[in-house]
Amino acid sequence: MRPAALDWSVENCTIARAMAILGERWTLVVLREVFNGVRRFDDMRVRTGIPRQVLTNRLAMLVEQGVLRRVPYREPGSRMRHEYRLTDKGLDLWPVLVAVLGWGDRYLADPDGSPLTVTHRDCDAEVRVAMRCAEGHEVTEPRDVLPRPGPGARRRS
Amino acid sequence: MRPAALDWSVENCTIARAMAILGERWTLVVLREVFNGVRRFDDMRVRTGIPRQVLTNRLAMLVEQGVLRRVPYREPGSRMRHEYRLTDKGLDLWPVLVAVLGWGDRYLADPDGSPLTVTHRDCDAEVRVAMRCAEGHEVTEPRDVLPRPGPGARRRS
DNA sequence: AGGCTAGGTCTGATTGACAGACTCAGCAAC
DNA sequence: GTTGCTGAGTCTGTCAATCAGACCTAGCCT
Repeated sequence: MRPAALDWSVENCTIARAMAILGERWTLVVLREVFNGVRRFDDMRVRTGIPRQVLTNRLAMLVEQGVLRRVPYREPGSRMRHEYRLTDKGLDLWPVLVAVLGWGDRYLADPDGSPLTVTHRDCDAEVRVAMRCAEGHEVTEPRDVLPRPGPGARRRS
Repeated sequence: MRPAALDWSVENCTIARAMAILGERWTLVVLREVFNGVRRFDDMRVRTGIPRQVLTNRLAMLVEQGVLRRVPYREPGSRMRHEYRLTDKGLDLWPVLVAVLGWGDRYLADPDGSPLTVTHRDCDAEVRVAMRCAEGHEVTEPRDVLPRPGPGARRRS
């Protein structure tokens, strides 16, 4: 009855590491904005209501983590400024964002539905995440997924 | 050049709502434990190093949100206790967890690999998330995904 | 010179995380 | 029946993060 997981260390858990970045209160909200094409400090601040200080910190952290990069730009008649764009590491967060969106839409949306959808560039149809195993089977039942120690697992001391 | 997203309100954004639950620093780590079969307070605490108070709060919040439920149990020779199990709403977080795990494994793992994998119950092969559109196309390139206002979108005042 | 704007800093109050000690109920061993 | 153990907490004090609101600053425009 004792769960097998108890024998394994979590010190190098990649979920914990990912959540140290993504789990900060506003991080995914900032990323949602960037994925939406909102790349400038004040646009984000006005839309999200994030306090300036916090937004400054989040953006700096995301740049430091290599999820965003600061890109200089200049609009005619304005001085040089910076905007924030996704790096490849950042773009690879699409599945995370779509997964969170899917769950939120299912359980937390208003009756009139979600304010945001994501679509496929080619055919304009809605995009969702699916779970699939390496053998190509579609995994639709959450209970068909089993966790197990991976290659980097360490026994607990 | 002005992003279209600026015209739309975010007040009912389901990502923000989901992150209000999942975005607390330890929430996904707690859920990782439960998905791993670790269901008891002290087991979680010892494995994760979460402060007691915080773990108490997280568990209570997750129960209140309907992600976990408290189930009484009794081991022979012990008094009645409670353990925490996933509800259906909780089980539907598998794709979120797998997505975060996939990203973490790719960018944050130690050289020897991830300490945790997830497998398909039927064939034992590794499970990953994929993005797929309603037309059945596999979406492999992050740049092929486009956000757009959904049915519940509201114009900004 | 004065004003506007984007993108910040600075300051002080409130909230949350954290560590460590304490509590409490029930079972067990003496 | 007292003592001790164990799982699941609560209490307390410290320290860091969040938040709201005011202030600052570089460059452009009039």
